[in-house]
Formats: sequence, C-alpha cells, structure tokens
Amino acid sequence: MAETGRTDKYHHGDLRQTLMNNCLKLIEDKGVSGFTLREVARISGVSAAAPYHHFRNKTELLAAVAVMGFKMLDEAQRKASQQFSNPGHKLKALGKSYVMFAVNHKVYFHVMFRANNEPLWENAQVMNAAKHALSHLENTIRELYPEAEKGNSSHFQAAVLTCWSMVHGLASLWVDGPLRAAESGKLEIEKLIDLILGQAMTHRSF
Amino acid sequence: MAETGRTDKYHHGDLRQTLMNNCLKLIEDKGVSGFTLREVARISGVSAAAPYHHFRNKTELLAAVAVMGFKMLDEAQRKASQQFSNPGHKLKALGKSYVMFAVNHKVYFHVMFRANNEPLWENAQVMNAAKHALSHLENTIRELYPEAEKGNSSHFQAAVLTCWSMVHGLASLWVDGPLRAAESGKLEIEKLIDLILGQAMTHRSF
DNA sequence: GAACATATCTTAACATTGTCAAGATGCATA
DNA sequence: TATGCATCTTGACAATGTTAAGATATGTTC
Repeated sequence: MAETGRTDKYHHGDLRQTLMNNCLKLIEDKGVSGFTLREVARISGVSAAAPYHHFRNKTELLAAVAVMGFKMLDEAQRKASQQFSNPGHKLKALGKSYVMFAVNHKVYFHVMFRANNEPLWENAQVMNAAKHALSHLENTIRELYPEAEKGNSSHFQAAVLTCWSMVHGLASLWVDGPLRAAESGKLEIEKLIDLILGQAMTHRSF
Repeated sequence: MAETGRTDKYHHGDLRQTLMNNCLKLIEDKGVSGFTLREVARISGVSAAAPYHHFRNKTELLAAVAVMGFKMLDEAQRKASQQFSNPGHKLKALGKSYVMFAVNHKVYFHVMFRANNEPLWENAQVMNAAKHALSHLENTIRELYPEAEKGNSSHFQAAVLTCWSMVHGLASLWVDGPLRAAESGKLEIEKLIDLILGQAMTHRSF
C-alpha cells in the first residue's frame, strides 16, 4: 500500500521514485511492449498527466530506469572485481557478474540496452552511467596488458571489446529469448556461464 | 510507384509482400518505435484494416519480416562457409559474415532479435528459420571437434554458444548503439571485426 | 454465360495511448 | 498574511491497434 499506491497528500512526496519503481513492476508483468505511461500513473495513484512534471516524456522515464540499472551493474561489477587480486580471476568474475546481472535483472537489462526501441544512448546521463559500469572491465584489462595501451591503443580497445562482446552476447541471447527457446536451456544458465567463460577466457590472453 | 504504391486493381496482387517491404522501409526511416501498422497500410495504398487479411496482427507482420531476415542470414552464412575448406578459416568467415549482416542490415537484425519487444521466439516459423541460420556454425564446430559431440555433448553446446555469443554480442553492441556511441567508433567496424575475431579465435580451440 | 462462394478490400467505430493546455491546490518564503 | 512556485487534476486532441459489417472482385460450377 504505502509502496505502490498514493499517499493521502495532494503532493505525493516522492512521485518520481514511485513512478520508476512501478515502471519496473509493470514491465516485469507485461513486458516492455505492454508498458504504458498511463498505467504507471494509474498504479501510482495519480492522473495521467502527473508524470509529465517529473519526466519530459515516456522515453525519459525509461532513461531514468536505465541509469538506475547501470548504477546497479556498476556496483555488482565493483564487488566482483574486489573478490580477486589476480587480474585473470578478476576478469572471469567480472564476466560472470555481467551475465548474472542480465539473468537476475532481465527487465533492467532490457531497458538499458533495448529500451522502447528508442535511442537511449543519446542521453548523456545514460552514457555516463554506462561508462562507469564498463570501467571495471577496462581497468582489469589494463592490469592484464600493462604494455598494450601504450603502443597500440587499438589493440587495447579490441581486447576490451572482445570481452564485452562475449558476455554481452551471452546475456543478450538469454534475455532476448533465443537461448532459452533453444534446447540449450537444458543446461542451467549458471553452469553454462562457467563453461563458456572457462572456454573463452582460460586460453591465453584472458 | 509500382513498387511502393498500390496498383489500380481492387485486389492488390501481392499486398502481403508489399506490406513486408514497406514495413522495412518505414523502420529504416523512423525506427522500430515509430513504426505503425496504419502507416504501412497508408504507404502501401490500402486501408488500415487491409493488412489484417494477411497478418493476424502487427506482431505477425514483424515475425514474417524476421523470417525473411533469417533466410538472408542463412544464405550469407552458407556463402561464407563455402569460401574455405579449412574449418578454422571457415569459422572465422562465419563470424565475420554474422557481424557484417547485422551491420549491413541493421533493421533486419533489430526485428529478428528485438522485434517490437514482443516474444517473437514463440513463433514456430521464426524459430525454424533461426535454427537453419545457426546450423552452419554448428556444422563447422562439429568439423573442428569431431570427438566433442560424442562424449560430452554439453561441451559441444558450450563451444557453439561461445562463438555465437561472441559475434552476437559484437553485433548487438553495434546495432543497439553503445558501440557506435562510444569513441571506439574511431576504428572502422570492419577492421574491428577482424581484430576481434583474430584475437578471440586464433588462440587454440577456434 | 449466369449464379454463387470465397478471398480481398473498405468504411466506421471502439477503447486506449502519449501529450498538452488551463486551471486548482498545497508549500515555502517574503 | 500575501505571493510565487512546484505539483497535481481535468479535459481535450490526434493517433494507434483492432474488430465488425458491408462492398467488390475472382474463380468455380452449372
């Protein structure tokens, strides 16, 4: 009651945050396509026009949720990288943390990268939060290749991108459905991650 | 004129295909979010209700487009794998072909994997077309690991998934924006692919 | 060729949506 | 206490997805 609905005050108190929470709840229930600004307002106990005093439009609500998501991912990555001092182990932990974030927070991941098919990445706040979340990977690769960044910077970027693509691809295939839809689902996702990260990262450079 | 608009006949002739073509054109122009069934009908020169005689709803139009996309990808993968006989080279060619497909047919890729945020993967036709497109990768990995599939099948699945995740991740990061938005865009995408596939696949197992 | 069944298309309507303009209400500050 | 600002509401607008009922062409059967 106190969480979802309105208070009895005319001024809601913290409508902005309430809208963001209910936005997530709604997407969890009905998917991003069935998500409606009006219904978020309804659930939050305010009129359809009320959200416009806190977000310029529907897309900006989603952008705000995406920023929250990136902050959560950032936090998860930070914790993961703190578990190990060895850069190789650190890298593997980061990868697992990335994929598990997508698995455990499917909705966030969806909004962060797919949004409402809107170009969320032009939003400076989103970009910034995303950069922070990605910095852990970059730092760890810097530890792994102290020399790489100096001479051939493109080689460093490629290394970052290789790792990012790997885990982002796995996460995307899971979140978007094809992986769960395929019979590969027999393997539980967590074991799968270990298997794959082992296969991809154990070899030599990572 | 003949392509986009209607014919003078009452019966359109091939409205189904016309709708699919204009669906793509519209998404190219306005993005998936700005895509409207009514406007597709308008562009095609028919009434708003006409498409419902060819597709059950908006999602099924997109599903049909997705199937077309997977057939194109299938064809591209087939050509790529035929260029080499060595399985290692073949695998690299498949990877490059996958990513380049996403880059050159952004809209198709978007519809195939993101759709309208709808669960396209429950559609049997989509699933089937996707499996075909993926079979080339599976076959090539089978060639690489003749022994893998027998004893430990999960190891084989993991190998397939590792490669798929790699290229799908790269493609997704490009299509969804983050890669183009980041400064990494300095590197042209094609060189980037070569760099990454080289880094990821040259090592040992692939 | 005429009659008829069927596929294809249109018009008209419905509930819903995102968004905006104008007005109401409460809060804080002078 | 009076004034100004942030917050919320009501009411409206055009647009959308979708359906029902009716019109028109096409092809098949006699």
